[in-house]
Amino acid sequence: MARHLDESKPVRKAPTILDVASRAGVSKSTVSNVIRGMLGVSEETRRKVDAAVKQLGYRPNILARQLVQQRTNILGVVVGDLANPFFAEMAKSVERHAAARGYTAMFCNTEGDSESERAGIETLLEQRVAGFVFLAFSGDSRTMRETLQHGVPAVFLSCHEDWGDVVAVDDALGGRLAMRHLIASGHRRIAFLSIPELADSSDLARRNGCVEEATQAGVASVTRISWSPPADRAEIDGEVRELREAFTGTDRITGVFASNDLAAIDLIEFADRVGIQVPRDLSIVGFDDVPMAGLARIGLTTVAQPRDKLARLGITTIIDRIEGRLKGRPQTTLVGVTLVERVSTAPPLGVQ
Amino acid sequence: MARHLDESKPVRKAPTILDVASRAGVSKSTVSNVIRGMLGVSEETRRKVDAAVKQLGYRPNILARQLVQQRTNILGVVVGDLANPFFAEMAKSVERHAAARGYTAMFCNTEGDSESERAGIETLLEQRVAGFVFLAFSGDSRTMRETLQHGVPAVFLSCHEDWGDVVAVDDALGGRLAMRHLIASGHRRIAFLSIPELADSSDLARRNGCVEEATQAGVASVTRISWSPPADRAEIDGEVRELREAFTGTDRITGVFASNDLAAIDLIEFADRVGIQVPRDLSIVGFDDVPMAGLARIGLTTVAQPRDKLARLGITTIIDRIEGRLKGRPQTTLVGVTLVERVSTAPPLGVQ
DNA sequence: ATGAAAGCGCTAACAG
DNA sequence: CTGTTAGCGCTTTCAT
Repeated sequence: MARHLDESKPVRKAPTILDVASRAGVSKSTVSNVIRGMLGVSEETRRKVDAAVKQLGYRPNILARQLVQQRTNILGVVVGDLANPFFAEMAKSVERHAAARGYTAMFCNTEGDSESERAGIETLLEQRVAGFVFLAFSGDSRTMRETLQHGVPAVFLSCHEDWGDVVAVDDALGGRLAMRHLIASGHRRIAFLSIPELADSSDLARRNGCVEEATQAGVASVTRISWSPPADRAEIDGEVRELREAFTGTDRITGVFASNDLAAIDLIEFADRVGIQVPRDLSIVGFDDVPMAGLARIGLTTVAQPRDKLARLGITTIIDRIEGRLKGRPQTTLVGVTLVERVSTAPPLGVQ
Repeated sequence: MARHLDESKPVRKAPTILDVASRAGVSKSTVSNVIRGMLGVSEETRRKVDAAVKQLGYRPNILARQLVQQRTNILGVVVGDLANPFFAEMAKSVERHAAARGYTAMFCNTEGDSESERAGIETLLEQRVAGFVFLAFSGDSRTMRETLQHGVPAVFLSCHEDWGDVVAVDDALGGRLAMRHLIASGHRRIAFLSIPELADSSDLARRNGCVEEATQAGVASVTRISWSPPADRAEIDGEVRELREAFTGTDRITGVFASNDLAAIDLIEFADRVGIQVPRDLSIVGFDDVPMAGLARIGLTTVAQPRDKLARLGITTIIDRIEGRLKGRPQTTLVGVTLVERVSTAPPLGVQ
């Protein structure tokens, strides 16, 4: 059996457990036992096997292992937008905690599009991921419930769905804190700002929290702004108008709680562009506390999420679920938030 | 054979190709042929199989397929720091382009630590990734060369190594552009700033480019600053001193070219903190053009990398290599850069 | 046009 | 303590 000459690179196939076995002069089960650290292997055999492994540069084929074990140690991580620093940080933490516990993360970026989300999940399912970590979920129940409830556990990290475990911050509390801060500073005409493309269940909870707080404080209503940066117009209380108008004239809005930092920073940009001074004319509070918010030139007051803690708890939850330590109905874990005061908020003009 | 009662969830195993075959009344080979879209299957058989697939919710087990085919369609993506917006954007683009071409991305974040890089690569190798995409490489040749040259192709995206294909911007050109801009604005005492923890081969090329340009323009020397934000001290031309000193007094540095935007923005922060005005007292040029650089309040002049183009070319390269369309010695693809002028640069004081 | 059979590399009983 | 033996779910010749 002559080697073909055109085999320019003698791509010698990766050694298998059998190669190791014959080289060490033992059976493949023994090699397997050594590799998996099973006890009950004589010291000498172990040494021989280890040597053979090293010499051959043997690396177990996880695919084969997973095929026979009928389960992988891959986590499917579904993220809305990696370019959003909040998600990027979360993704990073998730990957680190997963790796620390022996799991590998496979990411799928959905760009907020429910069709590519579906495609991504389909792929992950074909790879037989052991579980899902959702850092965003479009809520397209049609395909999702159907496919996912069909076996693979899921944890919703910093988002909410009723058909899987949830680990998230107390969004409503965050909304209350933001609103409380604005009201305590003297603001009365306040708006809740969200970006429709990014809106999800968390936005709703944040808004509810801030509306509740407003009501308790005797602030009659919270204007609702839905804006797609960097447009000049936005939907204000259901009506499309110039965004600028909302912040000028009598009855102008003096304080805004944005559903996330990116929206808040976009609003700061907008304000700078049209000559509205922050915080003199307009106070802005964000949510997430992305690194950018802490830059001196931004100085965004915001509600901070404990990102690493969320990631850690989320990974623990999904792994406990996968490995059977956690059974029964979906479980919700809420963690606290804190308000970080910076320089994007101040009392409104005329109030001391 | 009675079902055990404690099987709370009747986790019916995922249907296999055999289930589909028997339901459709054909052999499993036929099912396989239909699934893979092989021609030479009668229309009727195809319909029967499709129906069975749908009814059972069958999903091919990629693991089994990959085991028998001896290759996966997984790309191992090694990224330095997902929290760096430049890498986050690149990771996102890479994932998208890979998915579009039928490959799945598996990420591993190294935090710049060569040990966790090694561990991550080991894991990816065990998963039998078809190829590697490096968005950063520590250069720890010891383990790397050894393991990687042993079979799996690699592309270095926006970084450089001689043992794999390279797709990157022309870093030296970028350095020249930055320097040319500074010199054209009237600066003569100029520094190159880098952050040692993040430094890599690209930094060197950028520095070389800027030094060359300086030389050609008759600027004798470029001060070298190595700084770990937010420290007050830094290594200035090899000597540890107060960073502030470099920018004050006579002979002060009036222009800085930072090896990347994060470093540049950190320097802006520092300048703001110690009362150095940008660009009046100090002009700053970055590299990357991360989204943050475009914020009105930052307005960083910077060298823009065509991120999506890089990702696209990188994925094409690695897939061509994997699928055998690209053979032979490592290939280098350089793409151009452009200078984006914003407001962090201006003529030095006293020069019009 | 379809089916039968032989593995891919590994784990997991079960014997010896 | 070590070896033998079945598969895991799929692709891929090779017959039919």
